[in-house]
Order: sequence, then C-alpha cells, then structure tokens
Amino acid sequence: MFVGQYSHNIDSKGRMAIPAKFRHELKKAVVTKGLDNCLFLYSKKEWDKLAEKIASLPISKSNTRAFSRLMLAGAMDVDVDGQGRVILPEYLRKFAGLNKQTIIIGLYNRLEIWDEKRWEKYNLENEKNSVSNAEALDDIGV
Amino acid sequence: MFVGQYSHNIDSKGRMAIPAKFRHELKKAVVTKGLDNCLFLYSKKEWDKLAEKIASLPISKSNTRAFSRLMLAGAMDVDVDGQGRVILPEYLRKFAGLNKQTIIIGLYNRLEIWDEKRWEKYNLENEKNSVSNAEALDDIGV
DNA sequence: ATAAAAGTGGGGAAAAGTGGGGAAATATAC
DNA sequence: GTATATTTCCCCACTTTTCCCCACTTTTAT
Repeated sequence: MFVGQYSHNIDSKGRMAIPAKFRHELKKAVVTKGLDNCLFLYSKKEWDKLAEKIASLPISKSNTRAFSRLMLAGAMDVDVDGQGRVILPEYLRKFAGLNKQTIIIGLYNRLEIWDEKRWEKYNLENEKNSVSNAEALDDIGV
Repeated sequence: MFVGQYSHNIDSKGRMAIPAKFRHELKKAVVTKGLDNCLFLYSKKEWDKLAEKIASLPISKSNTRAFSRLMLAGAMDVDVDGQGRVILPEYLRKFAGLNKQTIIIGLYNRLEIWDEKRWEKYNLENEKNSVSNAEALDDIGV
C-alpha cells in the first residue's frame, strides 16, 4: 500500500516515472480524472472492482450515463515500461494542469498526481485548516 | 473491456479506425443510434444480449416502442477491415452529427462515437459537475 | 569513496492511423 | 443482353505516433 510524497518530472514524450517504492504493485495500472484537479492512479486490480460497479449502472438514466462517461471514458490503461515510467495521455495532463514538475503522493490504495504549483497551494491551505478538518473525523471515530 | 478516450478521423469514404487497444474484442460489431447524440458500438456478443432485452420490452407502451425503434431499427452490422477500420453508414453519421474529427470513448461494454465538438461541450459540462457526481459514488459504495 | 539503484533524456524500430488507387460486385441505362 | 456508371471492398503507400532500448546523470546505500 502506498504512502509518502515524491517529486518527479514529466518529459517531452509525456512520460512520468513511478516512484520505485510503488512499482512492485503496479505492472498494470489505470489513471483517471480525480477530484480537486489531480489524477488518480489505481492498480488494475483495484480499478476493476470500481469499474464493474460503474458499468453495471442502467443506461436509461442521463445522470448515470454522465457519471460513467466521466469515470470510464476519463480513465486510461497504462503499462509501466522498463524504466518504471507510464505515459500520461494529453487529455489527462490537460485536465490536471500538469506541466513538467509534478508531485506524486501515496494514499494507501491509490496514487495522486499533482502539478507541483497546485499541490503547494493546496497543501499550504490544507495545513492551515488541518485543525478544523480534523473535527470531521469525529464522525468516523478516529 | 473498454476504457479511455481516443481522437480519430472519419475519411472521405466514411471509414473510421477503431483504436488498436479495442480491436481484439471487435472482429464483428454492431453500431446503432445512441443516447445524447452519439453512436453506440457493441461487440456482436454484447449486442445480442442487449437486443434480446430490448426485444422483450412490452409493446403496449409507446415509449418502449419508440426506444426499440431507435436502437434496433437504427442498428447496422459492421466488419472491421484489414486496417482496423469500420464504415459508418451515412444515416448514422448524420444522426450523430459526425464530421471529420471524432472522439471514441470506451465505456466498459460499449464504445461511443462522438463528434469532437459535441463531446468537448458535453464533457466540459460534465466535469463541472464532477464534485456533485462524486457524491453518487457513495451510492454505489466506493 | 565506490557501487548500486533511481531518475531522465533521446534515437530508432515497429505499430497505428490515414489516404487513395483499382478490381470486383452491384446497379442503371440503352 | 450488353454496355456504362456507381458503389463496395481490398490492398498498397505514406505519415505519425508509440514503444523499446541504450546511455547518461543524480541520488542512495554500504
């Protein structure tokens, strides 16, 4: 399972190295649009569980169609190459505003990929609000 | 199973390449009129299952009759040629407002074929609602 | 300090995408 | 019925993108 934070570059071919610590679980992975302007990266195994659920929603309702288009069409299978890198497709880089410098963070069952600038901003704000955010944890008994 | 999004062209003969990743499941396929102004493309196998379901809808309701007429009468068998392309008949291209540039998206058990402009519009709107969409994840237990 | 591992960049072969010519099949005209 | 036109389908050729490999630099470990 993934924890920690790493700073990596995206090269001119759209490739980004997966932190070495995370590679053993990630021969095949799926990247998709995440919340708060970052990308989510799941192992194939984790992703399949989620995708099955989404795919089984009825096509008759317009909001479930919209939802599967967001989650499924937004996703992309990626293989890790010999150097431990994945190619992030252009539409996902655009979605997350990724330039060269990116931050990769581990969140137990997924990775998140952030543009460095956005992450710094978010993180600063987040640290400021950590006390009030923590209050919400009450609900789940932490 | 299909996920991801690809940008391909329709040529002057009405041919469109199937993304290489999707071809192995699609020697024989069925294209038909879809919802929200796009085309649905199923493997023959998936289509047969769906067609059975639609055909079993009661003929007493006018809206189910209309739906069967859309999906069943609109359907067309297509073969994938040696270069991995299918021919989209004129009436379907017209239905979906397809010009040269199209987007092909994978939605697990079907593909959707969109005019690029329409997709951009739809997708942008959809992404705006991504936060409220995320709430729906609760409902399917993610 | 040296060796090993991780991260980064780029060249070249292979695959994918695209466009078009021409044969076979079908349709239309005389 | 034959000849001409039209459409469909298969194949070839070109361009672009992707993928795999090698090489160099930087960081980590001993």
